[in-house]
Parts: sequence; structure tokens; C-alpha cells
Amino acid sequence: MNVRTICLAILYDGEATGYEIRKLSVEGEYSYFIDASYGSIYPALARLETDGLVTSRVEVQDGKPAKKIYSITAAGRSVFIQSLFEKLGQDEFRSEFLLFLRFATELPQSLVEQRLSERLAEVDAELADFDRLKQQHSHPGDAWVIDYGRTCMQASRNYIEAHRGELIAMARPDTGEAAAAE
Amino acid sequence: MNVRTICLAILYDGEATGYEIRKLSVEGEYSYFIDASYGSIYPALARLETDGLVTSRVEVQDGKPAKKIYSITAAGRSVFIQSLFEKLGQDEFRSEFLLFLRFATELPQSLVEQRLSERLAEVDAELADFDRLKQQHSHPGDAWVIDYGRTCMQASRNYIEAHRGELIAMARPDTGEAAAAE
DNA sequence: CACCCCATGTAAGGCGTTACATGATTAT
DNA sequence: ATAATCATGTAACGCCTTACATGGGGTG
Repeated sequence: MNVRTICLAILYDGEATGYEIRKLSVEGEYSYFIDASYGSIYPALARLETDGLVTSRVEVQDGKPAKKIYSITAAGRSVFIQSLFEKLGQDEFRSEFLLFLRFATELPQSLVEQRLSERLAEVDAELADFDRLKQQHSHPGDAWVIDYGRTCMQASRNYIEAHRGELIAMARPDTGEAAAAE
Repeated sequence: MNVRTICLAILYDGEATGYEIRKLSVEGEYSYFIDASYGSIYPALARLETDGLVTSRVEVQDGKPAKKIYSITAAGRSVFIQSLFEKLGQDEFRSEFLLFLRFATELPQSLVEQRLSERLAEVDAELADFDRLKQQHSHPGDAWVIDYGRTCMQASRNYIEAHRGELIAMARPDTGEAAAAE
């Protein structure tokens, strides 16, 4: 799943600028698929236009920079849907947090405790975010995926809360030293 | 979280060759942190050795190619643990499967049904894998992380099974055409 | 007979990030 | 005043993947 595909997916439901696509991919509903930066989005859109999968028009604005609004073409829709027929790539999951927890036995108790609390707060923020997203979107596919994400996130939270004590117990008791840098 | 760090993490618990590290990162317990290929592991180990964080010795074998066995040094241990004190990177999650489901309304019912069944089978295989991993590992950090993974995976499975009907209902009813390629 | 496992490594190329360049407007 | 938001784009660089190179031994 590359930036190109995500651009087509976003444009499938309506026009957007590169700037908006980045926002959606970082903060919006698409953040559960990818996190794309300008440096990848703008070149991807340019190439999609060359390939005839999207078109653009420039809209001059008052007091703001001009926008380049992209729309998907019939060819673009077809290519995108066709790509969904192909064999799906593997889901990817990477967690520095879990690597950290795996080594709880080598780390000071206070640090482990702190990171667990931070994570719970992050998860709560994400859960609230799911609720916010859900209210905005009536598209049924969106709703399903958002509920799925929320459910998994909630399961993760429940597990962490129920079993955090075990991690703290296996960590190294704090000796006088301050639990280092940020 | 890069290949370098994963190599140190694996070597933290004992010696290994580049070949073994790749296996662990793809099939073993570390597959939940990264999926690394030879092309990244061998150069990473070479650089770690130059930097004095690991050492190696060659073991000649009968009927098999010679092995290059890497061990972590005291400096390596220290650098690795120190890296865990630093601010943690964001967890990453990417799912082509969810992107596919988001567009269920645009896809034939039979295809959606097929992909859901495939996924349930994959999840079951992964759950079995978690159980297998759990029996092998007595390291408490490992056990915690494996249980965490298993719990989240089970929650995902439950949700898919309970709500698959909604996706199938929103998909396009099959017209005569065969539900395309693989 | 073909293919997979063991085992190490290199080279080319893809895909993405970060930082840079630019600049007006609006909120704190 | 200072920073954030809007808005587009390029250039350098990093990190990893894929494919190649090599080759004996075991399995279907």
C-alpha cells in the first residue's frame, strides 16, 4: 500500500488538494492506513496526473495561496477498484512500545510505570478520536472500519490496564538515581 | 525502530547468526516488531561490529556453509538499554485488508465474503502461532507481549466474525460475472 | 529432477522522510 | 511578537527490498 493508492482512495470519494490529502492521512480517517508527508504526496499526485488517473484545476484564493484541486478520472476509479481485486498485501504492525515492554525486566520500575501511564493516556485520546470520526462519517464502509479499530483499541487498553501490575513487578526496583532523559 | 536496534534486541538474549536473526524477525517472536531481509541484516551486523557493539566468530560446519556467530558486547548492551530510555516512536499500523473493507460497497459480495473467510483463517493461524510461541518462552517480558498480542488478535477475530454480515450486506450483489483474478 | 534449506554477502533501485524554499494571514 | 495555518513544491538522504551471486546437502 503506497501513497499513490491512498491518493486514489481519498479522491474516490471527492476532490481534494495535496495539502488536504496529507491532513486526512495523518489526522483523519486514513491515518489507519498510512502516514504520508508532502514530499511523497505531491510527486505522487503529479505522476497520477501524467498517467491520466487524476486531473487538476487551480483555484485562486483571497488572502491564501492558490489551491490545486485534484479529481479522480474514470480511468483512476477503474485502476483503484481493480487493485482491490488483487491479492492483498500483509498487514503491517510495528511497535516500539512493545519492544520496550519486552525488556521491562532490564528497566527501572518508575520508567515502566511512566510509559504505561503515557500509553493509557494516548489510547484514551485515540478512543475519543474514533468517536469523533464516527459521528462525522455516514459512509457505511467507514463506519465499519472505525468500529473495528475502536474495538481493537479498547481490547488493547483493557489488557494493558488489567496486566500493567505484572510488568511493574518484573521491572528493576528503583535505586536512588533519577529515571533518565526524555 | 530499525534493523540495527532489532539485531541488538535479539543478541541481547544470546548469540545468533544473520540467518537466524532474519528467521526470528520473520517467523519468530520478533515478527511483531519488524520484518527484516538479508539485505538489511547483514550490513547492519557489519556496521554494529565496526562500532564495537557486537563481536563475531566463524564456526565451520560439516556439509553446511560456515556460520558467522554474533555476540553482543557490554557497549552494545548499554547502547540498547539506553535507547529504551529515550522517547518512544509511534506505533505503526497499516492494513490493506481494512482499505479493502472500506470499499466493500464498491465490490462484489462474493469477493468480500471470500476475503473475510481468508482473513479469519489467517487470524486463526496466527492465534495458533501465538500459543506455540507462548509454550516456548519462559522469559516474562516475552510472555506478557505474546499474551497482549493474542488478546488483541482475538478481539479482532471476534469483531470480524460478529460483523461480517454487515459488510456482505453492503457489498454489490453478484451479477453473473466470475469474481476476478488472484 | 526440482526445489527447499542452510548460509553469507553485494548492488541497484524504490519509496519514503526531513529539511529547505517561499510567503501571506490569523490566532495567542 | 510568535507561532500556527494555509499551500505547493524540490533536493538530499536514509533505509529497506528485490534480485543476483555461490554452492553443498537433503527431501518429494
